[in-house]
Amino acid sequence: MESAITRAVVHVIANMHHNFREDLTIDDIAQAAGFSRFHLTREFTHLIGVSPRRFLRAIRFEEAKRLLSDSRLNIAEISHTVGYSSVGTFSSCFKSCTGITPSAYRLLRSTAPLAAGEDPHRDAGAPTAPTTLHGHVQAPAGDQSGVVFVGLFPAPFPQGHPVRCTVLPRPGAFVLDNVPTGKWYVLARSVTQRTGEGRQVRHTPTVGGFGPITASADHAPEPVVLRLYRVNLATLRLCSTAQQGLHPAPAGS
DNA sequence: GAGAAATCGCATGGATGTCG
DNA sequence: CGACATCCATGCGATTTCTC
Repeated sequence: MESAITRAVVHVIANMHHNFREDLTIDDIAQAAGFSRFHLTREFTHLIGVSPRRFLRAIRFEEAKRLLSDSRLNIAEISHTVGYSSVGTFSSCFKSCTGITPSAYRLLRSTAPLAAGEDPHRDAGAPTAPTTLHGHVQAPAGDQSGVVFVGLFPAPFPQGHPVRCTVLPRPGAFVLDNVPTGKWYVLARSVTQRTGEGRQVRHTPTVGGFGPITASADHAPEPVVLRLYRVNLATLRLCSTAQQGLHPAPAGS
């Protein structure tokens, strides 16, 4: 049984996805949800792991990254498209969020499309711990989950490309090789399978997460267990960006 | 030299702790 | 669950730097 505040948070997330291009304020969002901004901010941060403002910013940057990769719009047009009225703000925030400037990001994507496992955030000279992460994905009871995407992210939500990822034909054991040094979150999502005739097999999508885990050259992370749970469509939008980054790749790439 | 993009300083609004 | 106080992250816009 979902609480009122949980439903409100789900509503807020859906609202953010629909209106991120507009000048949304926490007061507007809270008022729409029927709670004070104080209470909504507290509960949102508790449930999601990041504040509403940071979450909204992440949505905007996901759209910005898509436009930088797929469109010919200049930086100013993209900054306005995703809700920033100042190119300067957009540029500086993009750099603080991703580690590179918007133009550098576009150049990177145009000259060498990212393969799964490549991380534009990582300093090319930074040491990479030869660490392997082992884990197991568990489907909820009675669920016939199909293909499962498993990704390693720097945040508790799937922002940007995964640092490492793999694809499983069904819930079960997985291995992520060459895990870089740092603190990471393991996020998973199952997707629908197709029948032989190309028709969708209908079942409830599931997601799961674990973390943070710490990886270093002298500290291999413990094996993790990801329990998938069923989500409604509004919550699922949280994970929509994961699939953009989780290109099918050999396990452990 | 012109246009595009990045940087910087300041003002504003959001995040957080505490109390009712 | 709401209100208040305080700190600080974010956004704006002017300025500077870069590229052609």
